[in-house]
Amino acid sequence: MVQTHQHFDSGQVIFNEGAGSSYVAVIQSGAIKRMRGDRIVGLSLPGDYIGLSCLYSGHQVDTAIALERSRVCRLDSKTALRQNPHSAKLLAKEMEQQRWHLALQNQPAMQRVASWLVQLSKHHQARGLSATHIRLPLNRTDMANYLGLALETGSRLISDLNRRGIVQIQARQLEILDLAALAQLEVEGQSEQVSQ
Amino acid sequence: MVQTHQHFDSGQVIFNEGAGSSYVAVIQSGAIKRMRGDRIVGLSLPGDYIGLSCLYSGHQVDTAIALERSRVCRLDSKTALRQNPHSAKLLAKEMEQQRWHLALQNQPAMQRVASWLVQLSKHHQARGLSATHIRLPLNRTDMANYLGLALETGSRLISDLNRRGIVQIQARQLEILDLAALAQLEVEGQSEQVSQ
DNA sequence: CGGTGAATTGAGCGAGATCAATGTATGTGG
DNA sequence: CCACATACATTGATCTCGCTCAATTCACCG
Repeated sequence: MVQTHQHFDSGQVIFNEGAGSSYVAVIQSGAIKRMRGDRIVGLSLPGDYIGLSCLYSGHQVDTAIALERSRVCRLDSKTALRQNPHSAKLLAKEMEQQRWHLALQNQPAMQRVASWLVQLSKHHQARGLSATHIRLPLNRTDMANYLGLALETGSRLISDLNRRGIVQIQARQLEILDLAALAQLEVEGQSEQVSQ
Repeated sequence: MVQTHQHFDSGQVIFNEGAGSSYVAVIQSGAIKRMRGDRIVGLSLPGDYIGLSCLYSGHQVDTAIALERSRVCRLDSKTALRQNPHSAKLLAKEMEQQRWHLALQNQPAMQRVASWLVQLSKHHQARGLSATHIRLPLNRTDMANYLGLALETGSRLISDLNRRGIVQIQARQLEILDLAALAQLEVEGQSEQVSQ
């Protein structure tokens, strides 16, 4: 299977929603957001595949945009990939992500933030990186968009976690200090309890 | 390919989330809700397929429950189905539904209701049934669950549409009087404007 | 009839959105 | 080196939509 490497600068479009041409790729570095209309529906990090939808629907169902300078490895032979038994696994993983994202949408704001941070931590760990020191791939506007919140709400909750000593955050640089507390918030989700 | 017909009574579980055994079927009559945890994540009507997830992930990702007495046609040969080029189309349709459902979750309540009714209407029409006279497959509790609303909110909005003469509804029996207005609400979504 | 479950309707509250101001970090040119 | 511009982030104040709690009302059945 032919493989070609490509670079994309921050903000560059990799492919557009509805594009007929097949474009499947693995991300090697950087970060990519997947948009549907003006909504961010997915976040793809190194190791993730993008463009899988063209394997079953013949076109892209979202627009992929680089969030920072990114390197991807494009897989040119669509048929070879489709016949690969591994592709079912990739599809399953993508759908699992979609369901997770859907499930987020009707949870309280704090749970969404906590869930996302926990998931980011797991993704880092799975790739052999630090589970606690993470550079957020999204700015506040995109983060809020992704989580379905107002950007101010997202910012406030991040600040709140900071104040409580659960994370240490400065702009995009995150350090998780108390992963257990974060995991707790993921299911209990109480926001800033003003203890009297 | 072996095909067997089966009946399920209202409330009966067709298969469970996580079930390893392959169960793919076409719905011939009735209506089926697909649940993930206590959340309704999909609604399947005659002509729709259920259980497709086992084709790519090897197990069911949701629980299917009959909403009324339903007849399904089970497709026994997983491999035959997977090799069928048609299966990619089915998958694409299912994912399209999922994306639609996700997009709903961060729209105002009225838009969700309007979108759902329009979609129901289209589904009926596509099957050669009346686009205006529809028996809702869900009760208020399930409808609200599906749309991510409190049941009272759903009920109020339905009543509101009634009052405005856009639909005529009595419990589960719906008649769409002004589809254009409904389609308008789907994008503009203004609720009960108290004109002073 | 009364009984049971579903649907409607009302009143009040609160999480989160919106509007608006301020703070902070990177520039860029004089 | 400092004024200025730009983009991003934080914080505060207020408002609103939709949730919760609660009371009827309705429909169907024994």
